[in-house]
Amino acid sequence: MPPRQDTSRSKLDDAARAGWLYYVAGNTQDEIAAKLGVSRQSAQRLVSLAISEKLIKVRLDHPIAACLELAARLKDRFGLSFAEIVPSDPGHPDTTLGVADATAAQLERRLASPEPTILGVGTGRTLKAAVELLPEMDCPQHKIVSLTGNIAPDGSAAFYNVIFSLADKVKAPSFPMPLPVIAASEREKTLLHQQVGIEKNLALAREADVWFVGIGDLGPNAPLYEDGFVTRSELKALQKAGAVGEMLGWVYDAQGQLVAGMTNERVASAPLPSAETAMVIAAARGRDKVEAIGAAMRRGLVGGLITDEDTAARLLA
Amino acid sequence: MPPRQDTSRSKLDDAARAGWLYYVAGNTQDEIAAKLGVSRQSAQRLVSLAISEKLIKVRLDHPIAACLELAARLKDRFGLSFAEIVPSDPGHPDTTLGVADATAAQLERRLASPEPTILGVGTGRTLKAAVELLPEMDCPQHKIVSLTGNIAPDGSAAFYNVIFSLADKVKAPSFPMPLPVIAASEREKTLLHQQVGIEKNLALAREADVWFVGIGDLGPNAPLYEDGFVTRSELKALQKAGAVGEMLGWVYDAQGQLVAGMTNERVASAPLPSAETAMVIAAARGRDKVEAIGAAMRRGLVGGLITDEDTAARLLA
DNA sequence: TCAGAAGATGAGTAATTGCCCATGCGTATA
DNA sequence: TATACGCATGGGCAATTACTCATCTTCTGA
Repeated sequence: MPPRQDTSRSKLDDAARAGWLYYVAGNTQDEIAAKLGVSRQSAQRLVSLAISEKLIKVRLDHPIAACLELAARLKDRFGLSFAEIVPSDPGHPDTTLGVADATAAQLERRLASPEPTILGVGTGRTLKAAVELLPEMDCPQHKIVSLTGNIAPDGSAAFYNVIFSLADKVKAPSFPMPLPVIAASEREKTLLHQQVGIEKNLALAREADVWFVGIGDLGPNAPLYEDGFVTRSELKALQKAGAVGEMLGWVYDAQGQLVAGMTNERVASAPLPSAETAMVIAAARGRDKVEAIGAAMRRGLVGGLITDEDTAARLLA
Repeated sequence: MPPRQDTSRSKLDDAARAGWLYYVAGNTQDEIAAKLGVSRQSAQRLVSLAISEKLIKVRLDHPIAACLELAARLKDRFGLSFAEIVPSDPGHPDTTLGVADATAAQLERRLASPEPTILGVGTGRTLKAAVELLPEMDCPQHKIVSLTGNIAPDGSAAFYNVIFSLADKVKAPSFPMPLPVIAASEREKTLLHQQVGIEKNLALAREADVWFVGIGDLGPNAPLYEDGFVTRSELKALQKAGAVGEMLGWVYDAQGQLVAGMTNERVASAPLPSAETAMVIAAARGRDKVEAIGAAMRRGLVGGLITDEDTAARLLA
């Protein structure tokens, strides 16, 4: 009898052979068993040994491979239950390119389900672009609830509001929040929230199965400032207080902690849920947003992310 | 509505995704179906599409003892500087199985080098299959030169020509030989070779660092005959003159000596180099080719061989 | 606009694979 | 020497996968 080392060596050899015959030559395990002169079960064990010993290496030769890999790493690193990475197109002017498409695909998938779903939606350029990409659908079984107010500071309808076009497109009952995104005062916000219609809406938001939201940065071109929801001086003050990002208007710092006082006292959006309560899916990309996205994920403010390759790589760096 | 190209593109993307989830992430097809939002059957189709489209590449990373030993003995016996033996799969119909994979791996290795290389390539089923297995690469530093003409006897492009697809896949400058594989007469061949472009090409072939070629036998199913490069009567005459094999169209006898006169006078391929000049790597397997491979090795026409276990054993017998 | 072709889809089913368990062989230990 | 332990083996079965077929959709060309 050959000594142990030879046994295990020739065993690995056989495993390699079996793995080759299986994966490269496309034999069935029965055929391999016959060719190697062992039982079918042993052949199966050899094949799985070849895999567990990493003798067989599989690679995917397609641009998507990198994206899937990044998604897996993001899920692992930040404890996400969902991550979708789309290929980057460096230098492309469209800030929602790809991400909007992927978001639309996710929305569509959930809406296509016959199971009644309560869908919370935020606002922003990415969501708006995603909704535009949605096909017409017929989803009376779902409910779509707005997570933010829909009135801009000047009293007009907020431009990047999406609930109406979404509800219209998929023919689902919708529950908008007819109040300012950021109220004039904490007291005003409280009063507004006590209205019967709004209370019901907020309750619906709490019950929602999934939220789709955008994430904004608080750099010099912060969407919150660009769209006029906060003034220049408010933005400066928020930056000074350590704010790095914003979701539904809720401003948070590098640890994902809500910045106390200031605008957060007046934000009329639905309160952010704990990670367990609902599935919060954020869609955002771009170099400027890396810190904001990272902070939200570290704190567990989001359970799912849709972004692009480049942003994902920076998040992992 | 997205145009056809987008449809088929996103289909391949999905196939890649499915393949990745299946082979890399170890999902079942049911899980993939759920994640991709398609039926189980569709998921199965995507996975098999990923395979049939060669998106998924499997390689065996284990020196199988028996193959290694055969390789060592071949190198020793025939003075080769390189030999790679892949496991045999007796009775498998694919005549390039395994050998093509190994050839692709060798090609990839050399192309991956940043060092500028001149690569001479022949033709044939094995090389064609190998090129198909290559991943997309970006190798502007290398030059790929064809060692044979690329025009079939009927005037069409020779089917097993590989230089274009290879150059395309690895994005390297290529130097094809736009002339018949076997000219009508010695005089025509000489004239063709005197064309400026062809002369440069032949010079490049002489300078090449490595050649990758196939080997054909001259039995009743000789590739040279099957592909229409020689007539039935020419084949008979060659056989009568002792021809046993062929490389780039150059016909040789059991001692590896070129058969004088006949088709060899009209072959438009680059002249075979002496063993020292360039590294000639032949890829071939099969019982029919044993004598042809052996003759080429004995004469030193090849310095490297890629074949399978069974062929290697017969070569040593 | 419509018939036909090509292709996609899902159900059903056969084939293949993965896993658990009982068995047997060889070895170490008291 | 008897006993226990480790481990490989093959049977059996449930899970998974591959394939076939009928139906439906979409595109093409008259």
